[in-house]
Amino acid sequence: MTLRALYRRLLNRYGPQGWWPLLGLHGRHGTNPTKTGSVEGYHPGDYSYPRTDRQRFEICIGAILTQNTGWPNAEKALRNLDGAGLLDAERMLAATEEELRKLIRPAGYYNQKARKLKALAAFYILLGGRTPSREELLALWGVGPETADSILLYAYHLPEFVVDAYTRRVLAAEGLATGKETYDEVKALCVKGLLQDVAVYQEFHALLVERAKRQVRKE
DNA sequence: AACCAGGACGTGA
DNA sequence: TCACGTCATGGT
Repeated sequence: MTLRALYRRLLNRYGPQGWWPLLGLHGRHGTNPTKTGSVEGYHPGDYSYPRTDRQRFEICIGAILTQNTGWPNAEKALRNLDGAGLLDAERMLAATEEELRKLIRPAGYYNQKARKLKALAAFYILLGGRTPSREELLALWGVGPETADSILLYAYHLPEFVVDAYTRRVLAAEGLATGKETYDEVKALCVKGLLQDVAVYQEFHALLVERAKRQVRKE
């Protein structure tokens, strides 16, 4: 089983996943009843997002909020921020950490994440619309390899493959990895075995997560 | 009622 | 480097 074959098989079985989920897409692409939690934000088969700067920032913030946290919880925090009008870099930076902590509580680690959001908002403003480099993102407090690659791949459409715990688990189960590789090693493995294309990277990562989730639930 | 989630950071060896 | 401990809410 090669990576490309695994990709085709998963895409054939589960269909396009429509990552990264965004707020405010109600009904635009229909719903996906196979997903748990909120489903309106996914846009299967449409790789044109983000379409606005606000959506781009939303993805960056979501990437922080979902660290070691289920998406439904992260999305609650995201909705709270949206309801407070804080899904905006300037406003988020202007908000107090106390206020942020209160709003993002459902996502867990709210002390650390409030600080991370502030750092990211300040950085985002400093960018002034420019696309950040991976090194710049990694230099930020609170942004590690997975979060950096998620931001680059889903918010900025750069071909950076995202590796997470699910990726390692599925690849190990398929005999394509041992599970002991470093982040960069797994990433290199995937890059080597796949067509180097943003849509493929976006889709394959989402499919691996879906596959792992179903496997945990014994299909 | 444990167990864990779409990680990252700090510390000591 | 590497192996742990810490951070925290909510779903299963």
